[in-house]
Amino acid sequence: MKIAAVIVDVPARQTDRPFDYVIPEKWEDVLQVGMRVTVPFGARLLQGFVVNIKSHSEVKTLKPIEAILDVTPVLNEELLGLGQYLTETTLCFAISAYQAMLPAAMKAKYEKEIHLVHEEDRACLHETIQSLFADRSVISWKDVEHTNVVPLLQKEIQKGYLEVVYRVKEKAAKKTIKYIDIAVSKEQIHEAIEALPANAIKQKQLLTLLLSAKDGMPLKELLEQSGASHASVKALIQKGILSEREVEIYRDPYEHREFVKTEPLPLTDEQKQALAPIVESVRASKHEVFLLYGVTGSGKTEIYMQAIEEVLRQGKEAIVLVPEISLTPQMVERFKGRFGSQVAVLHSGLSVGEKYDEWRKIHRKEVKLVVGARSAIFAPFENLGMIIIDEEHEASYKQEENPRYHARDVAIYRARFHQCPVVLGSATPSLESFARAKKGIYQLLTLKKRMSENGLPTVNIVDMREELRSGNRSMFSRILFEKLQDRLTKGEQSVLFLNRRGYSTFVMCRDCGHVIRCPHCDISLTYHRVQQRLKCHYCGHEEPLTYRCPSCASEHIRFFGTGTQKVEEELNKLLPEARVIRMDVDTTSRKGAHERLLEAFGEGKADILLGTQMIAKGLDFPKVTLVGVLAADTMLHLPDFRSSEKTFQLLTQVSGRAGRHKLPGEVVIQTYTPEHYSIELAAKHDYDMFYQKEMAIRKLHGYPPFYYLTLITVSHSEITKAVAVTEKIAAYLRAHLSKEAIILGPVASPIARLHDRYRYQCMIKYKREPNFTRVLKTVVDRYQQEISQGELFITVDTNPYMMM
DNA sequence: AGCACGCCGACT
DNA sequence: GTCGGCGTGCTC
Repeated sequence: MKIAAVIVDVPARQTDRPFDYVIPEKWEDVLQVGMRVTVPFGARLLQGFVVNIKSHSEVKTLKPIEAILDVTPVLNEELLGLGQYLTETTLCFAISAYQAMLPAAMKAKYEKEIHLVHEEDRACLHETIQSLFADRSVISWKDVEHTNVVPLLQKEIQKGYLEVVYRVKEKAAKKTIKYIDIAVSKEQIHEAIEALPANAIKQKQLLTLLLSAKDGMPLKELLEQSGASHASVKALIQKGILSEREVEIYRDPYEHREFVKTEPLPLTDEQKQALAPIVESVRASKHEVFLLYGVTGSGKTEIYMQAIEEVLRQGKEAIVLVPEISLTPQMVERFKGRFGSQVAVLHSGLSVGEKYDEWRKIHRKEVKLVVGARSAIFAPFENLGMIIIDEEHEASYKQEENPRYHARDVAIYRARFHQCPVVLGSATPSLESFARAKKGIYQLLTLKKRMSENGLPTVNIVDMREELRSGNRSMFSRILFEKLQDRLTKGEQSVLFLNRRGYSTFVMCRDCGHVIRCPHCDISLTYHRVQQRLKCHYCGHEEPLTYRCPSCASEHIRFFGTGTQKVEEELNKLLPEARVIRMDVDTTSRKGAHERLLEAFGEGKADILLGTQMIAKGLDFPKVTLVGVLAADTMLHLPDFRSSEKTFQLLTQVSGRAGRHKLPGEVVIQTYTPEHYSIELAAKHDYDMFYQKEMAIRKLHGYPPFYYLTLITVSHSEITKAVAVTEKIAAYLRAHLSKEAIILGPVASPIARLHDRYRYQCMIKYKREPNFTRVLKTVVDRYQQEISQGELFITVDTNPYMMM
């Protein structure tokens, strides 16, 4: 007897281990490790992953596997091992790790139904139940769950008239189209055409058309070309002359796009020098990590593409990760243009079904290259030749939900397994990566020159305090405004960057100083002018704008701070002739909106592109010669040890948008702290000096890359409970970790209340803790009961990027 | 997670 | 004496 060890789809501590099932004899030769199955679990039916096949089990009574969901394993040995690695390093459940590695479409949906067992018992049912089953023999549990018929149903179930049926369904089906074939021989078709009545013109046309097609035609095409209706086709099928079949197809998100084929560009000497060691490493199947440190516009993408060519020549596959936000058509176009149909694209703009199809192309080895956001790192290639992570420093490579993995760590794990290189590219490498390069753990490759002859744009820093002192109360400094006007007359484009959406940052009463806050979170509400509403950007709470102070009833309610909506309005007032495109979460939430807006800007349909974070990178428009940063210090004062680094990176990235082509670029940075080193050094394009300064500060305060960090956040609806638990956790850690570990806290989280829950945190700084995950697991386990009751939440983030 | 089982209070 | 409330513990 063969037994399968299965990880079931219940993300809970108690079920986070394999459960054994008997493999029915008929499947003994079919079932493999890494396949999905459905298994009975308690009273229910669940999806699960087979992680082991063995011949003996410790458990006496085993249930059999109910169904096999895959023809070939969806997780190979490598990915199963990677899942285990994720479980151990991020402290997540095995099931969460496996699900994160597969497209969402493969996650099961569960349905509970009540079936009428025998039609002849219908009359025996209680009246109310009979009316429920009036015109059917199955009802969905969901429809009755919260009604008062539940006890009645339970009685009928006990009597055996009704039964509960659990069903496991796929989230997204494979897409199919109808295909029409000729079911008989050619001679018979000619006979049939003769035999058709004279008025059956359409049917005759259909048959003639199909005769010219080699093996059938898609129904849709057939109808379009013949002008016939579906009814004519049906009639012919009825007669047995034609036959219909379902053919599986891929949804193609880029169906209607033409990609211009491109050829490798000649490289500069600098590029050649950077490419050579990567190519060498690919050829030698050697695992190495390269840090490609190249200023914005230095031609990193061309190096990636030529390195990929070498990978493909070796018959291997490659993964290219790009930050979600820069997965604009521009990037896709470059890769599709060079590598054509060998590319699969994976990003959040695709539907669940589209992502599933792209994944299947990879799984079936129909593509050789994946360009995608974070989760594309799990692409099921079996012969990886290289992994590229563009904009390596980007925070979006860290997943902020379980499993809280960093794509860079996963990349290195996979590359080590496949003995292939990893290329990390950035104009502003993360301190962690640059430090490793300096230590020689990564190999540093440098590109100092820009491709265009202009060099880097000139940067002006404007002290907004000075502006205010000299009487300018506008959100635009005089110099920025002049330059905007100048571009407008020259017909050149500008990009304005503001790290804040909405209209204003907070709403305050001028009389009593009361600030309107979210009733569920410890955050002030943001005013959205268009909807005339106040919104919480953290929990989504919305309320209508009040004209009276809720505290003192004064009417002197005023808006403070500046958001993108307000800037747009101000631009319309000051530069009415300028055409402005605003890009933020509010204008890009609809599918495809992001692409449409950028396309419009690229076609010159606007003069100014105004936006948040999302316009900071990847954009490459030749006519952009001015970049304005309206408030450079908004990020600087966030409670995050990376705030200087993030500011430096953002300013450098944004500045990089200007003058990438023939026309020289200019940048204006507005700030209230012009003397801050991250702003000063970004203006000078001096990464190396920034690195030195920031490293000194990190060392002084014991932050990465000098220490590892883990953040534990505890939340509870009662503040005392949240504090008490955090305190106990901190005490336990102090007792069980080594003397070198520094445990900070408990302290209130920077967002002290979110969704009506108080949040406390405890930060651990450590260098070498061999028992680290074990200790963390034990401490979280202690609160298992309270967590499962739903009141207490504990999140553990190893290597956090969000301190809030 | 979700379901069964089990132990107490309010009702026919 | 029964129904049904929710707390506890298990699921191969």
